[in-house]
Amino acid sequence: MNQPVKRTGSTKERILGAAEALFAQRGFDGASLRQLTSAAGVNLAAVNYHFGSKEKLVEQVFRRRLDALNAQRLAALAKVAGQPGTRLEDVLDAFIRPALELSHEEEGSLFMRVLARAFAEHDDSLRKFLSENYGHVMRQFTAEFARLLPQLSKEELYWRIDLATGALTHAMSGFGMIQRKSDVSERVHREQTVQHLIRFAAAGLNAN
Amino acid sequence: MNQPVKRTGSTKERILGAAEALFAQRGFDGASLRQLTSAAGVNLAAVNYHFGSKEKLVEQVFRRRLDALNAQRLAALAKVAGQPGTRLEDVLDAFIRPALELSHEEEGSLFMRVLARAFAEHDDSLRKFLSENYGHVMRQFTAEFARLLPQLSKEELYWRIDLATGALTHAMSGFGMIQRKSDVSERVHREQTVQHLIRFAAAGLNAN
DNA sequence: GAAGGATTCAAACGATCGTTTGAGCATACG
DNA sequence: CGTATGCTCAAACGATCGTTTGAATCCTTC
Repeated sequence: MNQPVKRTGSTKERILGAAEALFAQRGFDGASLRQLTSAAGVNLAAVNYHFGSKEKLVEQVFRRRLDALNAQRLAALAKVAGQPGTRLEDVLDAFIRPALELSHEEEGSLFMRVLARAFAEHDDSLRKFLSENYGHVMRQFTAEFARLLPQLSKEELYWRIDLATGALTHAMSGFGMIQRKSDVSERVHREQTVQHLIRFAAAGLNAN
Repeated sequence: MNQPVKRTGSTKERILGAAEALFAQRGFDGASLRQLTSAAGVNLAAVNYHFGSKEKLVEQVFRRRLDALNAQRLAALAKVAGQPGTRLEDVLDAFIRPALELSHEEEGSLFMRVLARAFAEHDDSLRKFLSENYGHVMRQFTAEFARLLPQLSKEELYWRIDLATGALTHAMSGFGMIQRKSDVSERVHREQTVQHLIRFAAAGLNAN
């Protein structure tokens, strides 16, 4: 089922929107520039004019979402970090909720699938781009997890964070067996997802 | 870094081995039949002769590993299912260990990446194939989890199993931040992975 | 050796791909 | 109006793709 692509806005924005939708559905290789430009209602050469290459377009698709997402994550983390009453669940909430809100937004709903594909594809240049531009966010969350879980060795901590983020990526990508029920609103489904994820991840991180 | 591909064995086996390696590295679309047949040392037309099409080749790559993997899973489950002393960790072990052993075998080491890609790609025909041929295994494990976690609603149970399998897929795909240290043997690393996974998943499944 | 079936081979097909190119159009400014 | 800049367009390029084809080779059996 094809996600409808907005045909208003600047050419550049239309391309980014179509790219996001088609990359989510078909992957980076699977979505051709002809499909994408057709969906956006622009000419094929517009991609190279505005973005230089398909590869650069892929990076811009990420940049336009991750800049805002990670800013929100860091802002939420700043509210709870280092506080004496902070619980693990609060830090997890700061990490998970911005992503879930993005994931369930009308226009951002496919982005987490794009992100999941980025991880699954093991594309070295893409991972380098993500690591260089957003790795500092993960390091800040890791430091706060370490503060709240002093009983864990560094190695155990990394293991658990890795598994928790794996579960998070999986949940957000929409690939699992959980689908929103038709009698449940988008907002309620998102809240349920947040709670399930936080409960699962907090227990897993705290396991002894 | 390219995984070396065996050049002995029947043409068919060589193609399957090369396919597994290149699908893991480049994805289903990203790995062309020319790359694959070149790596296997066979002629391009051999794929269509032996498998009919690239799509059918993909299915056979899965079938040759999943038949054995799921048989092992069911055998391990049969040893613990329904027993009065069975713990959650035992069922998780039955689910996880065969996959980890496959994941760390010399020849099967890339298969879990192939499987992770299958999930990430959200390819409907592939998911249908996996669901039709191997869905019964998951249902049997779910029934045993339900027996051991009677306090959970059906919905909560599905949520947690989904998250746990997401974490498992992530760990086995080798995409996360955890790499084997050079002073740790393959066998020890595998055992560590099993233990980390079981501890994390059991705690997450049991969360209250 | 001959026959039949299985397998391999190189060439070719039609299709698709990302990128490039130069002409044409639109807008803003003097 | 002329000029400069930005943007759009269709055609073309070189490359790659999965699939097909018919000839050649290999293997087995009689």
